Amino acid sequence: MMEGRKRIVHHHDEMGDIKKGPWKAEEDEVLINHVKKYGPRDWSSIRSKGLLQRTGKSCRLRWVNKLRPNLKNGVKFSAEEERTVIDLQAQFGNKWAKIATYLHGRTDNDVKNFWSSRQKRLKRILQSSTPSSSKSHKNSKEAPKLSSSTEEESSNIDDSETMIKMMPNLLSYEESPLQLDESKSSFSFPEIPQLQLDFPLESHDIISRIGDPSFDDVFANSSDFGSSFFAHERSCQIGGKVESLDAVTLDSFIDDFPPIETFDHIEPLPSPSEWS
DNA sequence: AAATGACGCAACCGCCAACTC
DNA sequence: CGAGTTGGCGGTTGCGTCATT
Repeated sequence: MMEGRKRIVHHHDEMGDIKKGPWKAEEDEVLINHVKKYGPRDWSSIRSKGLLQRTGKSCRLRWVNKLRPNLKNGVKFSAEEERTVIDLQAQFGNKWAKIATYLHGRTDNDVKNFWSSRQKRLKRILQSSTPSSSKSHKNSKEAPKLSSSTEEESSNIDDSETMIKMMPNLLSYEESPLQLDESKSSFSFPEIPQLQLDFPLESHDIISRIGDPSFDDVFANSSDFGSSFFAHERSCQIGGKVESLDAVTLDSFIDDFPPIETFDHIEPLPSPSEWS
């Protein structure tokens, strides 16, 4: 596979005292405090003030992907979310940030990771099931051969679509299209800004750890990012459930699906141990 | 029981558009 | 207006963990 070189960087990197690698809880706390005071901006000032030895980019990324309130961290994509991503990817291509805009509590990184996992899985299955390479049985050692980027994007999509029609439950680890637990729409309007705020679902562990009960408070002091945005978001969700947008495509998608049992052997269900 | 592979995910990188001075 | 800086984005990587052989 691609385990070529192990780049042992992490922890810190002597060049310029820039710290890299996993974030510590204390660093998170510093970052969160900065956002509380100044809002989610001026990322590079965090370093210039000596608060953290992280680059502005790194700080922003950490906030956007992990520390922001109302992220669905550690929660698997629901079947509806999966279908949303698949459908929107077909519409927009790999515009992960744009797609994430339609999914509350999901970041572009989440969407990107979801998609690339899915692509790998589909590719692998394609390889082990295509007549030419299947060799009678799933010897699965079939060198996954990740196409290095530049490969045909459109044909990737086509492959995926084909696979979807052939093997619908590849779409999801968790459930059949029949049990859509989330009947409440998770769509929002396409033009809303990057940050996605949702109803309180589960308080983020980091936030709750440092004893910050009020998410609104996080933004209270940031002018262009404050409660008006919250209000806008909520009204969009409460008042304007956007159901029409993808309903047709998704429905026709689902309607095309053969019985899911057909491919049950391919897609293992997640072990309950994973649910924590 | 150990080795290998698959998977999920956090975080990095480079590119470049938007912004600032 | 132009050069420099910031930060948004997509692609990629490396690692930990779980599953399979």
